[in-house]
Amino acid sequence: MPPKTRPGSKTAGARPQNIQELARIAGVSTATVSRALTGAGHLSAATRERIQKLAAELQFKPSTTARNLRIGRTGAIGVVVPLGHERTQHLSDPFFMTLISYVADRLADQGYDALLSRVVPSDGDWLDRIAQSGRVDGIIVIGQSDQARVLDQTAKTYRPMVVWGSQIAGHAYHTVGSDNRLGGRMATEHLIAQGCRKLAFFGDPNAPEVEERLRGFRDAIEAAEGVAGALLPVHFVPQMALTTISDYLGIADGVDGIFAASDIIAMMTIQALADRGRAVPADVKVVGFDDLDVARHTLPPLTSVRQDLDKGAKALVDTLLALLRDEDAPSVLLTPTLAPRASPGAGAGSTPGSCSSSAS
Amino acid sequence: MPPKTRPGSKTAGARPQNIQELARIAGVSTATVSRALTGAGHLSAATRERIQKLAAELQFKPSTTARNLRIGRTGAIGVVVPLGHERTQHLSDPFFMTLISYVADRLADQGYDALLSRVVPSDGDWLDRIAQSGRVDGIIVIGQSDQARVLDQTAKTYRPMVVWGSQIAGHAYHTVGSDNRLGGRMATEHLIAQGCRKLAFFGDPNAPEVEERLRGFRDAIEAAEGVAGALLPVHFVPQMALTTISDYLGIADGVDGIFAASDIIAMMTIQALADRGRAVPADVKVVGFDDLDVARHTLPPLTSVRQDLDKGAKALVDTLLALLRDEDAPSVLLTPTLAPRASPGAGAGSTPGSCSSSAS
DNA sequence: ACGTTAGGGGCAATCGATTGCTAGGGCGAT
DNA sequence: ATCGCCCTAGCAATCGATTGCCCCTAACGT
Repeated sequence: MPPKTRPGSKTAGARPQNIQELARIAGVSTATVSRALTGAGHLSAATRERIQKLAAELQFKPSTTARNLRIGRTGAIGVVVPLGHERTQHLSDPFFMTLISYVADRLADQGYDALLSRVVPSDGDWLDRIAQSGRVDGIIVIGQSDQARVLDQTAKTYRPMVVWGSQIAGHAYHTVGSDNRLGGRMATEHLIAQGCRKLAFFGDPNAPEVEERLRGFRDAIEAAEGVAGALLPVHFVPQMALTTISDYLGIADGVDGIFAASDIIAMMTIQALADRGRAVPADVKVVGFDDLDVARHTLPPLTSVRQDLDKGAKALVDTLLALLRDEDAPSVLLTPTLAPRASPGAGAGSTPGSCSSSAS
Repeated sequence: MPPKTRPGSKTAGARPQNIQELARIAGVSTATVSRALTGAGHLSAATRERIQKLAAELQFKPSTTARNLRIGRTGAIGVVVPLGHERTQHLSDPFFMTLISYVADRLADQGYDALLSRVVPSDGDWLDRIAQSGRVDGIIVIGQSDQARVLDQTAKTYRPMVVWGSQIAGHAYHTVGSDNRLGGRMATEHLIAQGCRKLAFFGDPNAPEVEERLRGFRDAIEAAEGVAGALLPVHFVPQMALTTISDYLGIADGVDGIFAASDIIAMMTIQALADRGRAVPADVKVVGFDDLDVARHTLPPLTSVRQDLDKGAKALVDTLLALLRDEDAPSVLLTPTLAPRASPGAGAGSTPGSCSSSAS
């Protein structure tokens, strides 16, 4: 039995199911139709246009599957999230999930499917396995976690791969990410501009991104006069972080400005401060990083360093496509912006425009 | 020029690229290999086993693309998130995103790709367009939002579709979702068991799921003695919700137990209570719904009704596959559980086991 | 007016797996 | 011992689009 054809072809002749029917209707060969629709090969402009218009009218869409088979690609891109490090076990990080949804949109625009997978890295070749599976044409890795070495290893033999995150010196793979150092500097300068003099950085510098943010933090402090800064290594697991933060605040009561390496850490900082009866932003000012949706619902609303995820997703996909075409593509560094709200003082009323206008 | 073959075939004969090479190595025809690997057709057990072992040794994976072409399927499932209703504009809801990642995993297990798309419903046939695009074999809709009518419309002509959410009487499409009524009842009974007598429900009953939770809330109140309950319609947009909640708490100061229709609402409730100097759980007890990761990081940690998302994802995919096989599949109702933590009083120390053991 | 050339467009092979039909071999039944 | 049946496995067509190669026609040059 031949495979069943798509159902619902009432009017014979309308809605061509394949390139052949369209060719018959147009009175040309399948080759001509193919060339007209793909844009490749030499074809008179008149014919090309006529066929394209016909295809549009009849709502004809050539089979992606057949095309992929002939072209020798799979049409799928692996979108991989390594859940190593100290991150929570599941894909709940709203930041990454938002990014993923944008990436999926961009891939769909380009005719690619997304093969989404969470990976809990157990051995060193989980990525190789995906690369060699033959199921994907390329890989987008969302976050390096603590797997930078594995990524680098795979990148040596597998080109079509792009990673979201900081570029690490000496590592060969292509990255797209925010300028974390600049973001860190912006956040810190904002705190200083609000009058803070004794600053603290909350975050785990083992993660490359956080390390960069810390560097920006130090940059800003060195550039300022009479400002001191301290580092509190905070784990990503919120449970542990809260304890660490609370303990720290008990000792370091001179701190008047805190730059948290993520919004989650910032939220917990605000909680811990409230717990100890210290007001935000009156006593202590807080700035976060990522500008998640949740950041707007703290009390007071959190000022945070925003990354443009839509742009980031576009860069990820564009870079990957370039690699697939065997072109060279530079790693991309996005410029973050500051989303000012009430947590560091400034304007007590948060800018309402920035709340509704764009991504989290 | 023929399409380039996959690179890296050093040893000629090792790593067969297609079924033909494997057939040559095995000394049989491609038909036999195909039958051996797919399990279909009559074949001696000896031959089948021999070929399967050989394929495993040589790490041979048949081309999904070619298979899809021949079979007449696309190999992709649309995973669609309608962002209508009052939900925030972007895919930041950690609950849905976690569910999606599980769904993607399950689909991958079955050899399907996910075609993830966020949809901001503008017209009434956005879903039809996806269904008729020819790019997907089936659709999984994550959340009904306010699009129940559109879903029902599409379901009339398009069978392979499963929706996460409550089953709505009279609507034809298949659903998988938690027993929201039971969950609402459990949450409310828990509050009552903790001694609450004047209860409030915070949530927007226009969403079908929330309506069910409200029903469970009322069930529990009717079953108890001397307990009063009130409804406060709260929008999903957190900004507005906070105001609504805060205002309400200013008036209804007799309330000693609150069941929030989502964890986000619960978080804001806790904030608003803290704002007004009322202690949780001493003065007012709070229970949420969803058991998101964030729920654990409130102060005090939030008790919440948990839905098993891994099981839910499995049910979604299994149901869809059944529909694709033209089998009938019942809608699935999952039983929620209560994740007890400190917010309603009970054990002050939250059960640490429940924090690390399973999904958010 | 005839030869030449450029280029539009068709023929047919091809991508890799699936499957209806059929040839052939082994074994039991008469 | 011979016939016939059943099971195994191969042949070849097929899914739908792409593309190298070549034919044919129209336009241009002399």
